[in-house]
Amino acid sequence: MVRKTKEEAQETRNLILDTAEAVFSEKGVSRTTLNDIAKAADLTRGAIYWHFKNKADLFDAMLQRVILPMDEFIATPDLHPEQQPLAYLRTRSMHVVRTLAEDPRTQRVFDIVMHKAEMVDDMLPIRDRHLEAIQGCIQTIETDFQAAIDKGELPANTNARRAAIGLHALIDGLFANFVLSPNLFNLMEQAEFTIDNYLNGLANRK
Amino acid sequence: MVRKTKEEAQETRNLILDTAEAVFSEKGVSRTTLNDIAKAADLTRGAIYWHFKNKADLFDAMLQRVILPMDEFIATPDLHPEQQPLAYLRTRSMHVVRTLAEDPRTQRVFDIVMHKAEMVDDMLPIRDRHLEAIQGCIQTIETDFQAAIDKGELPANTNARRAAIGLHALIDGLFANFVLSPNLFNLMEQAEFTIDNYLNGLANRK
DNA sequence: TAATACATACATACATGAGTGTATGTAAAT
DNA sequence: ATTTACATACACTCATGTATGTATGTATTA
Repeated sequence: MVRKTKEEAQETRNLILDTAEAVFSEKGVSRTTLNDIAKAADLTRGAIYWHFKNKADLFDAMLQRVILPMDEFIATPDLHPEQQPLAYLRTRSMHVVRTLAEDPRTQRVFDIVMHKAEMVDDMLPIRDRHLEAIQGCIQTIETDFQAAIDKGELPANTNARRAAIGLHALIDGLFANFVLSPNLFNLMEQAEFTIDNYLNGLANRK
Repeated sequence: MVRKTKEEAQETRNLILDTAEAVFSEKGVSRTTLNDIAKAADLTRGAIYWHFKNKADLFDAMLQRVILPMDEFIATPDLHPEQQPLAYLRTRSMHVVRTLAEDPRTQRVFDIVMHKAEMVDDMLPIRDRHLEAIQGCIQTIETDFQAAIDKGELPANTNARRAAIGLHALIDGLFANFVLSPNLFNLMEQAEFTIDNYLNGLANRK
C-alpha cells in the first residue's frame, strides 16, 4: 500500500542507513541480517535491495555519510607560513577530537568500524582506505612537526616522524577507548590534557 | 586414518588452535568456518568437535593460550617502596611492550581480538574482560603516578587519573597501529621514545 | 485534461547454498 | 572389551539473491 515520491524514497534510504547503524552497532556487522535491518526499519528486504546492491554496499554507504576523524585531519587546510606550527597542530587535533566528541553518529560509526566489524574480505578496501588515512594523517603531522623544528619551536634533534607516529597513536588510542567505554572519561578534557602534555614533552626535552 | 595416543591427541588439539589462529587472522572470526580450520589443519570437523564444544569454545581456548598485554601489565608485581615510581612505571611499560614485540603469537591473537573479531553476542564476555583489563591497567598506572607525586617526582597538582588514562591510551594506540601495520614503525624504539616523551612532559610541565 | 504507458518503490515468493550440530562408523590404544 | 580419537554421513536452519507481483507516481499523447 505504499508508493513513494522521490523525496519519500530518499527518506526511506536514510531510514535504512540510520537503522543499519543501530543494528550493526548492536549485533555486529557480520551477524546482522538484511532482514534484521528491514524489520527494525519496518520494511522488507525488497526495500533494501532496491536502494543498495547488497550488505557491503549498504555498509559502504553508511560510512560515506560520515567523514571519519582521521580523514578529516587530512582534509584540514595546510599550515599557513605565518602561523605557529605547534599551536596550529594543537588546534587541528582538538578540532578532530571535537568532531568525534560532539557527533553521536560519528561515534557510532567509529565504534562499528573499530569494534563491530571484521576487516577482511569485502571489508579490505575499507581497511586499506583506513590505512591510507592513517599514513596520510601521520605524514601531515610530521610535516607540521618539521615546520615546528625549522621555526625553533622544537629542539633541532627532534625526530619528526617518531613524534608524529606517537601523537597519532595517542589520539587513536583515546578514540578507541572512548567509543569502547564512553563513560570512562570526558573525551574533550582528557584529549586536551593529554595532547598538551605530549606536545609539552616534545618542546621541553630533558 | 590413524588412531592416536593421548600425546598425539594433545598435538592435534594444539594444531587445531594454531591453525585457528592463522585462519581467523586471515579471514576474520565470523567468516571462518569450522570446516575451513579443519581443512587447513588437514583434519575434519569431527576432530574439532571432539576437542571443542563449538567455535566460541575454540576461540576462547585460543585466547587462553596467551596473556594479552594489558592483562600482563596488571600481573606485574607492585611497586616496591624503595623504588622510584616513574622509573619503575617506565620499566613495566616497556616490559609489556616487549612482550608484544617479541611474541608473534601474542601479536596475532591481539590482532584478531582488535581487528578480526566482532565484540558482540558470545564475544561480549571477552569484551567485558578486556574492559576490566583496561580499567585495572589504568588503576595500576594511576597508583604509580600517585606514588610519583607523593615522592615529588611529579608536580603536586598533577591529575594522576588523567595522566594514567593518557599513558594507557598511548600504549594501546601504539599496539593497535602496530598489529594493524607492523611495518609502519619499530614497536620497541617507537614505544620507548613516545613513553619517555610522555613521562617527560608530565615531569616538566609548562 | 483525461486517458494511457511506463517507471518507480517497494513487498512477496522461491530457489539455492552454506554452515552447524549430531548421529553414527571405525580403527587403534588401553 | 571398552574407550579414545577421530572421520563420515545426514538433517536442519538460515541468509542470500533473484524473480515476480503490485500499487502508485510521472511523463506522454490526444
